[in-house]
Amino acid sequence: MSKEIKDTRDVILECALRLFATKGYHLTKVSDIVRESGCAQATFYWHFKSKLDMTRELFESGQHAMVAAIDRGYRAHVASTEDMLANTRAWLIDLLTFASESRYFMALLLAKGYGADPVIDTAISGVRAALYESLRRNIEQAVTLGMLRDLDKVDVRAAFVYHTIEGTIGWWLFGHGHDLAHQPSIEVQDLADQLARYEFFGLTGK
Amino acid sequence: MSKEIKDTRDVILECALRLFATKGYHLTKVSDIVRESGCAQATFYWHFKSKLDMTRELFESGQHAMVAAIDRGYRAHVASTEDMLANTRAWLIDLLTFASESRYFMALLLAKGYGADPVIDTAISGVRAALYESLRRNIEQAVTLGMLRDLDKVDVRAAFVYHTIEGTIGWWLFGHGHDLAHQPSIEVQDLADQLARYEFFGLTGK
Amino acid sequence: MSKEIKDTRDVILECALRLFATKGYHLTKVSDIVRESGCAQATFYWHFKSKLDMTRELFESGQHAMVAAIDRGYRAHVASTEDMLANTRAWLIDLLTFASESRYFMALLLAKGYGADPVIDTAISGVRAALYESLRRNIEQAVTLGMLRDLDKVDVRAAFVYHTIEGTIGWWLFGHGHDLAHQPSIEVQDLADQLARYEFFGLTGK
Amino acid sequence: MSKEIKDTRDVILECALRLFATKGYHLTKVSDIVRESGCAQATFYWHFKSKLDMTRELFESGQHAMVAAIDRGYRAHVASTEDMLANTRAWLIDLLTFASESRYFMALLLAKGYGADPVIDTAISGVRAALYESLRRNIEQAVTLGMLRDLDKVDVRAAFVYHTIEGTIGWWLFGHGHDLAHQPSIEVQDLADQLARYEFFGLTGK
DNA sequence: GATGAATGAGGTTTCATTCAT
DNA sequence: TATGAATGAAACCTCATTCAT
Repeated sequence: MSKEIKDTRDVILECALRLFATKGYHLTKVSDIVRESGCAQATFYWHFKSKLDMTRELFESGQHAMVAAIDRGYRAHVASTEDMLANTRAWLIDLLTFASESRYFMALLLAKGYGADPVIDTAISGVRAALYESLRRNIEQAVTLGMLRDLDKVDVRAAFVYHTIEGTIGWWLFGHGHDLAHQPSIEVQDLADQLARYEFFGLTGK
Repeated sequence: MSKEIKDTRDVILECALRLFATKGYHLTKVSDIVRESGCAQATFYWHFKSKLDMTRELFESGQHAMVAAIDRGYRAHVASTEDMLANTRAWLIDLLTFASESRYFMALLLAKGYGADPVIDTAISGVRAALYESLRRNIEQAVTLGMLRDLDKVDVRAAFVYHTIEGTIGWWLFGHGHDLAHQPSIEVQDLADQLARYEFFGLTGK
Repeated sequence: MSKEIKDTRDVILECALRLFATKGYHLTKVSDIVRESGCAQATFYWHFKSKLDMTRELFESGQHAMVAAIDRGYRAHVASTEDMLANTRAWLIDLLTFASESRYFMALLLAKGYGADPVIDTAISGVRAALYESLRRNIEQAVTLGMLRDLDKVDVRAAFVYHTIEGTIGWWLFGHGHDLAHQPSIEVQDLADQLARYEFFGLTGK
Repeated sequence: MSKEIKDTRDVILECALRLFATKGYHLTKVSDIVRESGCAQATFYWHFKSKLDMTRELFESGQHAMVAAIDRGYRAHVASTEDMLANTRAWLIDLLTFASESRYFMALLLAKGYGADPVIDTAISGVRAALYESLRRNIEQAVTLGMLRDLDKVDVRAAFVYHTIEGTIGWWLFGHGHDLAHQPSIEVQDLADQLARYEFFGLTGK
């Protein structure tokens, strides 16, 4: 029942996220946000210290959710290449599911967020770093277990994988052109499957 | 010696590109640009209709150069997997070379440009589409020649490859965090080599 | 006592009208208006969309008042030349009274307004057209009643009368030279009387 | 033969007059004038000290021509009411002919000029005063000759006549609404005839 | 005579933010 | 909690004018 009545603060955050994702930080004015929220401009400043501060808060909650999704999918046990593939696939399903359920946040993270402000840029880099680290550890472990060669190239390889995944998520959700109205045309399972295969075997892979 | 004297127009474009790449479109004021350029604000408006118009011009010339680099590296003859790998490697070398010589433009293209203005967003999407198309045609041809399976998955695969390359270039040039001051630590040839291998054989590849 | 406190919006409109009447639209800067109004420049833009928009509003309210004055004085019954003269005289008294009580608006309407902007020009033409039409109908009626000859020359005659009246009002209020400081030296009744006589009998008239 | 080659100076004056008459002083930028004239902006300032100065010059030459037209039509001998009417008619024919041959100047004088600048306003008032004076002297003479009554009302009567004529010329040339594209629909002789009759006998006149 | 380029001063408008209630 | 009204700072842009050739 408390769910029914949204307090102004949440409405503002919601509208701001949507507008940022649609038009970007700088093209979204505080006046736009309050117009959408149906409250007065002064009310915005009663709830938040500043536009930047509210944006920071927006990112923080998104970041928590995303890091949770990344960690949730992570499974430690690996004994064979098949295991690796299955693990990665499961992990990707969690990540893709989260992404498709957080379109606005992903839009910010993947495209519209950068250039808003040094503070925001740092926040975005933080989220991305978390994703990258997760992948790097995974690969490192596989190398340690003797399932992948070349210990010294782990960073580069992790970068490859990371950008394949990140970029593909953006494309999957928004198409080329970062169009918020775009609708994904591939199922989560299918995409996770193909991505995992590409990660391990490339274009020529089985 | 005539090379020494740069005309104001070019100086403005240069400064603007650098500032945009550093701070982003919205945080770069016309007053910043002219201060750097050493001319009066009115002079800016003698040379360009508006800030947006100048930015459009900036993108157009960058786009021309980049598309030229993409096309230059493209080689048609393919007879074996080895050929494919060699071709891709050569193509990547051209692309990476261009990218490292056009750091500011790449920064705009890969991160700082989005959200500037719908007009600019469209321009960026255009450049990216050119890169994607080039890759897609390449893969399509390989499939036609029987060197890759799965004609129906070409789009998805092209997206994988495209984002691997684009994202990796950004990481190579600017590190995680899109830091303009970052210096690439891998040689062009080496990176091209590894990228090509990853593209065709994935993490497990030879 | 509540009359004492004028809200900012009205103060701005009042100052703007006065300044426009004094210096004209283009030589009156928004900064002049707010200086006189005693508020900040941004306050102006909180109350009005733009300088032009505010001017439009100014004209609209003036127009309403003036049209009301024109209609108020209009009386239908006419049975003799004496009636016509009396009617016209009464109508002129209302009009002249309004004009002398709306000096600033009249200044704009008769001289300072034109050339401000196509939009404003159209508004002015509208007010003038209302005055002209009122006169034309009057004359037309008189012709119909057989009190004036020449049905086909009504437009020209109405134009004569219209410009006699309009021009004379300007001269009466501001002298030759459109001087805002000028003070009318003829009583309303007297002027109305002479004007009406001139209208019907010309210079030679009794 | 010298007529064929217009020197830049005259071209500028011509274009300026046309533009002023069309858009008004303030909405006509120096850049507009030189664009129409086909010369560079600096050329304008080689020929004229300033925009205002050029405008002053424009008015001066127009003023000379107009005053000449006013004086030309003036005839002294008056012996009867018929003479007065004939004289006035002849004078009006000269004036209307001049006006129709100087549309742009008339547009400035009658509507678009006011509010340009105090200096210009004064110039316009000067031209108008010349016209008014001419009329006043005429009436005064008629009164002296016993052809019109009421010596003490000469000023008011002159004002009536003056505004009838001035306003009607504007209406004849440009219609209501000061439209430069408007075409007069009455012949000079016809209008002069009706105007003179109205002046002396009013609406009821023969 | 003429001009491409440049500019100082200032214009309108925007916008994040605060004040008073 | 909430808001109508107000505002300082600064943004983009304009325009009459001048400089150097």
